[in-house]
Amino acid sequence: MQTKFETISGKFVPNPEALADDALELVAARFKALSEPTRLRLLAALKGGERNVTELVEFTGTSQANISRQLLVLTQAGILGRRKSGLHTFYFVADKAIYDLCELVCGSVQDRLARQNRAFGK
Amino acid sequence: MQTKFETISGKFVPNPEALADDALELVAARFKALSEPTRLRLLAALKGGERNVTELVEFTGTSQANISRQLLVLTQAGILGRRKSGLHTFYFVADKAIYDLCELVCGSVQDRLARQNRAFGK
DNA sequence: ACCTTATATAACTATATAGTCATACAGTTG
DNA sequence: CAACTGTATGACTATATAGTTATATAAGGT
Repeated sequence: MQTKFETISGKFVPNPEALADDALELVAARFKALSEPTRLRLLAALKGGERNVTELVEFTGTSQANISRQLLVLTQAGILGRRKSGLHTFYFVADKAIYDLCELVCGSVQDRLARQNRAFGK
Repeated sequence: MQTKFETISGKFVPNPEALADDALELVAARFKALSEPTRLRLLAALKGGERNVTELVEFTGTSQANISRQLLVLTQAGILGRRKSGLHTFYFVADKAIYDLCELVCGSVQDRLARQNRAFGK
């Protein structure tokens, strides 16, 4: 699959500089890591600082196995970091920009709901 | 699945106000819409203004059927809008905040690559 | 009316992954 | 070391969905 850009002539040609397919894949992967409610719940739980797995399990209400797997996903995506201490593993947010992202999306979602409500005369 | 928050006592309790599960679902859905390279390519193509389906097919290099489907996904997510004119359907970005999101993520991705390179002494 | 072009959609395949259960592994305590 | 606790992981199921092929629909041109 080849990304192309339009020239002045109006024809599409291979894009020489921006948005290499690799970059798109990375950006898509980052969004994908944020595309599950359970993982967003984990990020919400970690907003106040690091937590161990047991605390996160209690917070989210799903199984420990599942939480460990979702924490792995977020860690491999570079969003979380971890620190081991004895029996415990503490997870923390390594990429604070995540919260800016979430707030932007919250704004978009609210705008959209507002638009829909207006459209229904509410 | 129940979202809970910590109190001063240190115990998790049902969260009375923020981050209703519905909201999390909506935010997750928005991220999910952005989690595919093909859809990001479409957004890149639409940055300069509206385009019809044929142009977008040429730009992305995948099948027309697939493009129509991905455009539908983005439209239903509230990210794109559409306008029909004769034989053509023009798609355009309805939620400009999308580009802020993408730039934030690009920054995060670059930071992360930089960190990795440093870790490898590069 | 017929042909062509632009777009949408149905049916299908292949793949990815969230969640579960059971189990392994690693550190801690007695 | 034996028993326990906290975390990770393998195997599995169920579901979602990207992409394909073929076809339908709809608007224009002749």
